[in-house]
Amino acid sequence: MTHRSLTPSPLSTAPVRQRRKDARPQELLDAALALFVEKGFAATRSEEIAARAGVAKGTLYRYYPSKDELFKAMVRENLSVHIAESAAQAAQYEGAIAELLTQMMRAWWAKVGHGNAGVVCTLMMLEARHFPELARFYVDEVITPSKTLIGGLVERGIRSGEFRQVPLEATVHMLIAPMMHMLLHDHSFGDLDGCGQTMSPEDLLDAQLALLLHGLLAVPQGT
Amino acid sequence: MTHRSLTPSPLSTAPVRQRRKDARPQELLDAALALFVEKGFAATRSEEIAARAGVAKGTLYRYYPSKDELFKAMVRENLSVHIAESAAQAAQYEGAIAELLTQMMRAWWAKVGHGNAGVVCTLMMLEARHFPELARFYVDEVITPSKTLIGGLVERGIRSGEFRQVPLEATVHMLIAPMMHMLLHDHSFGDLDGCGQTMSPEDLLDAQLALLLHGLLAVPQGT
Amino acid sequence: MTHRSLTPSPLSTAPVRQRRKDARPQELLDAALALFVEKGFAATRSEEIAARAGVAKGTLYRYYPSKDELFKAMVRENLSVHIAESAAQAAQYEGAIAELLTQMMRAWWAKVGHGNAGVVCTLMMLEARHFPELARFYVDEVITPSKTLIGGLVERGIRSGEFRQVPLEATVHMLIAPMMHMLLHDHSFGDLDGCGQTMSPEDLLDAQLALLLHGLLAVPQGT
Amino acid sequence: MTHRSLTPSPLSTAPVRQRRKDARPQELLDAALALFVEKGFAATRSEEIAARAGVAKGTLYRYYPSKDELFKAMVRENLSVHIAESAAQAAQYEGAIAELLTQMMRAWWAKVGHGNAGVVCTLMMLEARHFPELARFYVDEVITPSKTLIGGLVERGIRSGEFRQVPLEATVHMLIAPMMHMLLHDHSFGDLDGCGQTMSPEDLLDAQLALLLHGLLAVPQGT
DNA sequence: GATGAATGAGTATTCATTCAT
DNA sequence: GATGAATGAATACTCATTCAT
Repeated sequence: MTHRSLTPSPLSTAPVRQRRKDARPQELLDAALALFVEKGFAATRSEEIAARAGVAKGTLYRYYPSKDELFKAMVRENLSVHIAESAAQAAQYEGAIAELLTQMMRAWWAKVGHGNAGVVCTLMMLEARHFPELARFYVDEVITPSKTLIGGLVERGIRSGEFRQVPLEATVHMLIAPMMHMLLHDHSFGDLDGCGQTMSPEDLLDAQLALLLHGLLAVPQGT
Repeated sequence: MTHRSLTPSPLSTAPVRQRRKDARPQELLDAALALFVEKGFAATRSEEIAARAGVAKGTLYRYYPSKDELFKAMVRENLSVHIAESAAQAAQYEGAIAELLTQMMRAWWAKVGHGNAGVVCTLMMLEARHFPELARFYVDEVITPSKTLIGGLVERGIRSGEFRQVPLEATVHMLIAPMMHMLLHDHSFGDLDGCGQTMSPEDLLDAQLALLLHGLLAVPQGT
Repeated sequence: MTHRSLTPSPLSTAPVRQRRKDARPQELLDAALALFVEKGFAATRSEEIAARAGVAKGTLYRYYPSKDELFKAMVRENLSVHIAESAAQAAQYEGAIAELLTQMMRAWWAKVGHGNAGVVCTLMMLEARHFPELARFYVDEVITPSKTLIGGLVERGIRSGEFRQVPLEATVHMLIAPMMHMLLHDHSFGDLDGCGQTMSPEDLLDAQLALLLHGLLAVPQGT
Repeated sequence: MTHRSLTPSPLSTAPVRQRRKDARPQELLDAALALFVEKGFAATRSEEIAARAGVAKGTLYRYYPSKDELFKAMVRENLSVHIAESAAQAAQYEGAIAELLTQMMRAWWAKVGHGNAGVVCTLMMLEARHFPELARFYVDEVITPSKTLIGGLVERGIRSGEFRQVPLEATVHMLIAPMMHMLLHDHSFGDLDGCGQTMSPEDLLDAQLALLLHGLLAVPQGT
């Protein structure tokens, strides 16, 4: 195990076809995500997905046995990353809870709001009723852990005297809803004129959080 | 039960058939709304809508030229009521802004959260990308007026010194997002176990609002 | 029940569309039978069936929910007649068993060999493995009753001393097999040159039966 | 288990791969036969055949250019053996025709009824219309020779005075039909309960033959 | 007007066949 | 030669929409 120089570098030796084959699932998933976001699940034809991934109709079915399964795979794939990172975040942060929450929200938005995870959350909300099984998974793996994580932080803040004696559930909702709403609003109406916020999402989020924290803190800071 | 009078029931002046005919559009719209909520637009077959409204497939097309138009009509119909009432509310309320906002939110939820308007808002978010024209209408007639209305109230509160010098846009978002999020979340995951809030929507809303107002008020009340 | 003159003659009053609608199932069944015989079940496209019945693809599915169900319906439809008549035959015949058997076979061939029932029997043999459920039905409703009927007659012949003490099962087989074989052989190879019998099916059947009866009779007649 | 010799197993002189390669065609043909019998030609996927033969999908096409050709090859292969042996049998048997026929039938059933040839005959009947060219071959190489052979024997029996003056064609039919019918019937309905004969096929065949011969013999033996 | 039979464009999915590796 | 990834023609089935009754 000391050296593996006998194994040729996979980058150079793998035949083109093999390399493409390995990349296929991700390419299909990406194509699917883009089109599901663009047109919705029902209105996206499986052939379109294949075409966007640069393959023929039949090829898609070599990797995913149905459009439904493709959707599920896409959600799982794009969510699993998010889930793992979320779990990591819970442990690694330290310091004042207000600061912690602000940083977490900013970090989440930076990663999720821009990347795939955000769109996947949006899609999940949109299509949850068609995929109850997947919705269950999403609730168990994403929603509940997130609430637990945030709820735990709020509780810590209350116990440490940093926060007022606020109702937990409502507070958690108030921390989550603004971001989710921005995501959904942007998905549904973002393309229309006159809907864009004058502030950037990041600034808006900061301001919203500041507002809420002002209501949370036992000793409000600043004005 | 001995004999059936040949004359129509004394309750009606118009013949039964006429009465039903006049009610048709609304019955179709109601049926459509229920099914669109239940299964989504794409997954709802027009025959189902007709059946639920108690008419034949062809009859639906006498009233609405296509499934798309039916959807649009349904949204407009259910929204127009809401819009008119919302506008009225803006003028009729008086007193402290914090109180006013609380009452408005409660009233909105009582009317919208439970009734048709709420699910129509949900449907609008879900299907907005399929109906850009309708989305435009919704933005112009519902979202923008609502923001203007709430924004105006917040501004009034700031000017009167009741509220701190808070950023307007972010505050409006914070007032709207929790309710919308509750609506969407309930639609998408409400049927799953372990997703229900422990608090009633009304209490949750109250708590959320209290939290936010605490952050808004120049001189916080209570704790 | 004495007279029904108040009911208008259905022939004259039913609208054309209605009349056609009533005839559709049979038209589709006939078209299906012809094509299944011609090309086999798997090789027959449902659109072809519809076309031959003079309707569009979708119309077929108004009457039969799938190609499989269409096949089943076709078998049942064409067999039920046969079954009923077979049952009737069992009771109505009288006289010497040898004579009776001869007449029954001739009658069966006249009706079945030429008409739909014969081809349906052939199709049943060909496709039985794809339709186990239907095969079960066929065995229970056609094969077993036929064997019971014929077996009963042979038994009667033995008891009355008309026939020798022959083994029942083998004798029944010998009475059935020639006809079935002719049917199948004709279906599979009838279109090829050099396969046609020099005798007519009727004469061939007569000769075969005579041969067998000669072996059955305790006191053979003629040479 | 301590070490694996680098040299090939002493049992083989040719390398394992070579041995397998030479056996491929037969393995593919066997796999095809089994699956065609099991599920029919149309319902059998070429990949299944390859898998059952232990090779990859593409490999099948190195040996047979299409599924159709594979079917034809399979039939020809399994029939050619039968044809040669049948011809041989005709010449080698001697003695009383009745005895000869009995022995031939028994031999045919022993070889054909159990082995591949029998199911191939069944498949031929099932798929004849899809493979007219093959049907032609089958008629010319199997059916006609068989009829000629049997017909010749019957004729011999008549000329020698062993048999009555029976009609040739009908008699040949009566000798062939029972066996063919047993084959077909077993293929189509054999898996269903209540369809199995109480007698073994061999006994049934014997009894049928005895019955027929009793009708054929100028001087019946036994009862 | 109301009906529901008829239509046929549209789509997911399968599978024989090819061919780069 | 062997492989199995890729292909795309073929096909069962759906459902919005029409229109004769």
